[in-house]
Amino acid sequence: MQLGLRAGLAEVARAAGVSKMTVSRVLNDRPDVSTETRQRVLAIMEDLDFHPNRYARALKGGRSGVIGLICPATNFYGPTQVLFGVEEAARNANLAVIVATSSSLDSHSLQSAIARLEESSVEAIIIISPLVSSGDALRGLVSAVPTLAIWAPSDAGVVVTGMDHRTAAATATQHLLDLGHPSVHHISGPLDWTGAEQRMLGWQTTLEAAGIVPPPVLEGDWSAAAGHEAGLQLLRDPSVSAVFTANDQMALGLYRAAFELGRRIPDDLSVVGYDDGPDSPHYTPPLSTVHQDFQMLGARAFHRLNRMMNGETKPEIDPDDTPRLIIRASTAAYLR
Amino acid sequence: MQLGLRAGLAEVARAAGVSKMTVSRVLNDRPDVSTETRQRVLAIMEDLDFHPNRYARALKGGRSGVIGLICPATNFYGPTQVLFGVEEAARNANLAVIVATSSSLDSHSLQSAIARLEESSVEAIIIISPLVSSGDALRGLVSAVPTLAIWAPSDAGVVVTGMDHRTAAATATQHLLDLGHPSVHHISGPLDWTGAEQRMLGWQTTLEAAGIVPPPVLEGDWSAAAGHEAGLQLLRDPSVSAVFTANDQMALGLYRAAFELGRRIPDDLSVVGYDDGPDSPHYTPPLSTVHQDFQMLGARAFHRLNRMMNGETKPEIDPDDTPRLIIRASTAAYLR
DNA sequence: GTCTCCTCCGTTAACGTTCACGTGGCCAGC
DNA sequence: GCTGGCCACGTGAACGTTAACGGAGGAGAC
Repeated sequence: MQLGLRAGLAEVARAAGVSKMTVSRVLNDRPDVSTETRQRVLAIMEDLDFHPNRYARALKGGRSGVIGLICPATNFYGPTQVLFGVEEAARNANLAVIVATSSSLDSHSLQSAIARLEESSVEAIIIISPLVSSGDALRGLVSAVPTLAIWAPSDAGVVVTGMDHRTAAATATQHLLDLGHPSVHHISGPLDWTGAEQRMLGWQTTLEAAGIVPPPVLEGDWSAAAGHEAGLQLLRDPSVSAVFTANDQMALGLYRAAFELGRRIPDDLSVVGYDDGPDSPHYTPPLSTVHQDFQMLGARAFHRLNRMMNGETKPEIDPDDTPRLIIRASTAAYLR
Repeated sequence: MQLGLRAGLAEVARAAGVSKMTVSRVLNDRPDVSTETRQRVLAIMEDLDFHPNRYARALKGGRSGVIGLICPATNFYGPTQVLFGVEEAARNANLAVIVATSSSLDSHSLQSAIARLEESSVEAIIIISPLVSSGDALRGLVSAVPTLAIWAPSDAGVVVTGMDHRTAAATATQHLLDLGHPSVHHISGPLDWTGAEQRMLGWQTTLEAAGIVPPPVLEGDWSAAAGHEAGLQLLRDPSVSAVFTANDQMALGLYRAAFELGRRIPDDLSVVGYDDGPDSPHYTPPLSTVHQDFQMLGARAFHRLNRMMNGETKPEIDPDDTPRLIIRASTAAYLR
């Protein structure tokens, strides 16, 4: 393997006895090269371990081979898994990924992240943007390249990809109703998050469809601490028998509240979480939860972006994936 | 904000009535420009919102303004937090970060990740490489640019940065001994991980220093499942009263085993974890654990890399940071 | 024969930046 | 007054790639 000094178009051209232009044509799969010449050039490229220089290409105004990913710097499980999914898919398409984290998701920092990425001549941008409020920021966004937002509100003006949390939340709620529980309480995520809002709506409509008046929602911040606090408040009411939490960590906090108040899970209290994070099978008891495949979401987002980059202005909307319910030991039939 | 077509060196030069070369000199802080000219050029650059083109620079063989980060695609909490720390520090230094994930960390995939990054003309590479075995791969590594490995074994031949897990583990173990426990058991991470090895050694030497023969180590894989399994095995022995686990998730699994076997924490069993992940304060009971600041580690790694990039061949070794013990409710005095 | 068209390929000039060198102008020293 | 040196700046070429254009050669139609 060569150190630093790699072969360029010129070396290949010399070795093949053709001009640089012909090599370039072979490289870009242009039609007007004879099969024979093409084969010869390809063989030499292989031989010299030739790889086109991204920067020369970008400079010339062509494709830079780099895409940008804007990712909120949280310690949540989801966004980073999406990142890995995007990276892997991009790698398979021979594209590099520049990551720009942004601590907040307001219009200003979003726009500055985009500006940073455009300075790096990215060909396209994926924004992981789970907040409802960032919809405004996204709508006003000025970007010279195709842009796609994951989890953004669907009216955000950029192409959006996400998951059908609403249906999944409905399934989870229905599961608890099917076990005989007279009602299901909900500890939501911050309702400023699109995912939280959708889950809440799925829960709400399911209860209403069953003729049950939805009890007040307790809004958490995704943290186990919030789940704990909400749990302490909720479980003071002895009639509460089933809780659907908008993520696993809040379910974990709820577990703790239940323990402190002497409520056994699932005997006295059924719990369904959301995410199916790596720990949830090992909670005490193992948590029934809704499985999300974040990496696949990232991969799907990339493929959609890729279609946009290749000029499909109106990519067919692929239907959002529906996360599926996984039933473990934290839910049981209502026995009172 | 302009779309796409940004001002180049030439526009600035024209507006300032100087040559491109002079602008370039201003840009790179070269000495041979008069103060007056420099001011004028700087003002115009500001005016035109000029930003140098990374790719033209890279093409010319200068600095590309991009560094690479190789990150194992795990769902562990640490590596991604390190990523965020690196990105933030790099952003402040006006550098972009290309991420290359690699599912395995053997010599081949590591070398191919490096090759990918070098194709993108990165100026330097940070490898998040927590495996002892990747030491061999790192030693044999061929890289044209400065390379730094985080968590790699210290003899890995590349500059390494890490944390003093050994001391931290010793502190954690000593804490349990100070509470009167006759011995401390250890559920380690995979001993192929440098961090796991160091924690194990810290635990071991502390016990030995106290005149206690270290009991056999139970080796886990960081998962809550492994902690659960190890816990079931360990807690069959009624004399086990204190366990130090190499991360929080295995402690969570141990909690579950304790629950299933009717051992109360901390009354019958004291537990200390490691990492202080976001959930550990909300376990039942809250987990005593060792806090690691992964983002700071990432930032520190970047600064060290930055010094290497600026030609300091022998950066002064900054001492590894020592993670600190946080005492919560999962540890209590020995009462038998 | 020659006119046209097509296929395959080369030449030239850019993209934005920096490097190596060159060139005036000014001042000091003899 | 001449040399030498330093300062401030300009000139030309190059990095690796591609777009636009042009040209050689052959095939086919009349």
